[in-house]
Amino acid sequence: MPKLVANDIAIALKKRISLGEWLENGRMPPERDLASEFGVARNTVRRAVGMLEDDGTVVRHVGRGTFLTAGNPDSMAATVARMEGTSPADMMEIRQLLEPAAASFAATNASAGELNAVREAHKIACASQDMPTFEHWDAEFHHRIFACSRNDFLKEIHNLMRILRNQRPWFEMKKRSFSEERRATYCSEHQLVLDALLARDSEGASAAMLTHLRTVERNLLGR
Amino acid sequence: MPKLVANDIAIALKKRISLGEWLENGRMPPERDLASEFGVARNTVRRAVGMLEDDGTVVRHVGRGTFLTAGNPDSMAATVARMEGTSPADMMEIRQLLEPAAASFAATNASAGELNAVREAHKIACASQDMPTFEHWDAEFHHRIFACSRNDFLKEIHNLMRILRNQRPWFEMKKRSFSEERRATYCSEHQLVLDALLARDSEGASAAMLTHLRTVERNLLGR
DNA sequence: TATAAATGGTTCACTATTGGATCAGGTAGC
DNA sequence: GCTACCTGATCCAATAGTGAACCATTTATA
Repeated sequence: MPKLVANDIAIALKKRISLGEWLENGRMPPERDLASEFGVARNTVRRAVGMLEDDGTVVRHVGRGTFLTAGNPDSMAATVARMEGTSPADMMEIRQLLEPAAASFAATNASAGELNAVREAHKIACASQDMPTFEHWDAEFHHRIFACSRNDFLKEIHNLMRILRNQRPWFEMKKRSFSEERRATYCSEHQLVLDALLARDSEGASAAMLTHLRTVERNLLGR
Repeated sequence: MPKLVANDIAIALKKRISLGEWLENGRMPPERDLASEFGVARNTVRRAVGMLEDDGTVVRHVGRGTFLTAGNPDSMAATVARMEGTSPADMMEIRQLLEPAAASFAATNASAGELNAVREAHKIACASQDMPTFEHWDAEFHHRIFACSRNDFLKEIHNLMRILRNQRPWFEMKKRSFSEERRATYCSEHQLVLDALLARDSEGASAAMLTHLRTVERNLLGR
């Protein structure tokens, strides 16, 4: 068993909170109890709980205790926590709404340098030989398109999606669905997107992106 | 068995990272552990990890450890923090992408009870006399439409937008833009959305919502 | 009401862990 | 032999965890 450090304890606590523990009165056990339960010093628990406090999962009161805020469905922290549990199918549906739009914006707004960055990512992805490298530059290709959409909010939503896609359920899925043939398909579809972007054809970029995402969805979800 | 050199170890590590290892807390084992696991000297591991660091797969901190840059649990919070700074114009642009889709989904998927809840919110909003009450039920109307879209990710994105819209710059803006005339406009536009939902007309719902959002954008941003 | 217990907040000295850096050797391939 | 690489070892610097004590506030109890 790996040694527990503050960060691990913070993660363990978050998990237990998200599983509904301590929900009946919204109160966490005293730090001293948690310390003995995890078998670490109270200082360590304090740092872990401090992390939860920092991201708004919890509030502390001297003499009273530590209380969950996650019970409040309107908190940022609770919203993000719930997002981590959304299904790949739901996310793919939203990607198909947002990414074609991002491609369309990019076709209109991108600078020549930004488009060049997109082309670079595409080139490296196509040339890559192993799955991790391809994964990375594939993601980078999509990211750079969002980056030239000139809409900060859209960029951040994509960031959220990217983070979620790097977590558990997605990983298994991507691993299963990867094959040399699919990689080639993705490359040619990316090429069509890129061509439309370079031609400043926003409708074409949008359509090409949608086609690509439908392929991805089919591969990932097996439909 | 060929002898392991730093490059081999870098490749092995990358592979294990790409397969999702160490993803739960984003932390790699200490170099000394990796060295004994691979059966090589720590210097060799150091060079391998150095390669991962060079291509950005990993960051190292003296005394703390080596951490994956993807799946970094902090970046979620950072992303949300950046979102708080996005401009109303950018968010309105994205609302015009997502809300018509949500309305369309709702027209298809909502249960009779859910549609009733939407109607209730609409009715109270129309009947309300003061700005805070109207604001609340107006938001609730939109929220309940998302609630019957049957896409959890979409719902949570809307939640994020709602939280952001209740913060500073938006509040001032909404206060400035409020007028009795506009309230009446919103009510009649909501009515059109509601009618389409009740008629299970997904295209109509989408179009009515888009029209409404364009009105809101004009009023808020003064265009 | 007065007192005690519970609980989070703070600090301190000490130890353990971990990445950073360097050096003198050994080994394999050209 | 030359070169490139790995080995084994040592020391350094930064960070984290330990255990303990004491404080401030709140809550329960006599």
